Amino acid sequence: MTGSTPEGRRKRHLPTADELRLWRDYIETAEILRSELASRLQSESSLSTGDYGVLLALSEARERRMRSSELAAAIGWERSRLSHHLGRMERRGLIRREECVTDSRGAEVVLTPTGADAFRSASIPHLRAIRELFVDALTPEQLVAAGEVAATLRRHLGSPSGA
Amino acid sequence: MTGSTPEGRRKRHLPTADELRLWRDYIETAEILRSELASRLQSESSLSTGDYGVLLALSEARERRMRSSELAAAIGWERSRLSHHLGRMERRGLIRREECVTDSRGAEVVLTPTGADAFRSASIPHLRAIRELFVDALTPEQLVAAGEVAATLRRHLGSPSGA
DNA sequence: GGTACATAATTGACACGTCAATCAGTTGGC
DNA sequence: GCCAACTGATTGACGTGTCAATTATGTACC
Repeated sequence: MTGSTPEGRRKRHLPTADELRLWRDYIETAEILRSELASRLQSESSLSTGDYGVLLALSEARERRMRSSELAAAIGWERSRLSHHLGRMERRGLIRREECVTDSRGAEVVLTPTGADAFRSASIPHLRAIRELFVDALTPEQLVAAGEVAATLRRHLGSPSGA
Repeated sequence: MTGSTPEGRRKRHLPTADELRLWRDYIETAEILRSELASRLQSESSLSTGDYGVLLALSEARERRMRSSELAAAIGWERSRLSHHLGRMERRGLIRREECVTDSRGAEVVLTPTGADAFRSASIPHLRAIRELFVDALTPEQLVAAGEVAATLRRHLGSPSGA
């Protein structure tokens, strides 16, 4: 759209104004969506999306308990982040930490009844919100396209990159 | 893709497993990208993306100064968020706050030479990173598709929604 | 001109994230 | 058995974000 020597800048140059606008649209839209979902979840359930992710992983775990590092891997968080977050969740009674029998360095994170209840009542409204704000907003073709874009971007991130 | 009674669930139901996966891909990819860009900017320039946005807006402003609330509107931040952020940036000498002549409630935010330098040297590498991680990763068609997805999602967010 | 209301901006409290440092316990080599 | 290196997890410091309350002006209306 910007035109101007489309071959003159193959790689090695800066994004055009149009490209930059697309980038901003992309990243800001995702951010708005994230924040809208978070705020609905918060007001409906007093849970953050972080809480939700932790509770979801624990709900699906055998005996509703997991080693702390397993949990971190499952939800893709750094250990330190999880540790801080679990501290806050423990204060609110959503989870409990127990010493690990097989490795006394380790900790096991256990879902409490309170936590299980909170997750149960948050779950349906949260999924509905995802459907309403994301899935229902897009045509099936757009959904597929969004998936391909995401997959392509991730593939590109993982590779050594053309730098 | 999941198939199974495509008409049986028009609205009012929960996302399918496939739809949920698409949602997660979408939101997590954006998050990874955001965080990669932020970390590059940080290590190359000691600026956060927040700093960058503020400096960009000020760079483009007449006399490199703006009323605080104008600035907030320009970058789409809440006033309180900006206030906290400006406090941190002022401590680092990137901006300065001056009293406003025409309205003594107001504050004017001024770009310092230090801030201008920081922005100048951050700018090119940052734009290059955007090109490398986002623009160059996608085909032109995918870029357009990403733009349409973003626009559609925002339009949907703005409307009273089908709830 | 004074009271009521709106507006500009800041503040405090607290949740969240990252990084570097720390602590405790395990493991491998000798 | 013992020391070094590794690993699981926590901690502290600090930047970032949100919400509610506050401070200080401006403005309108009587």
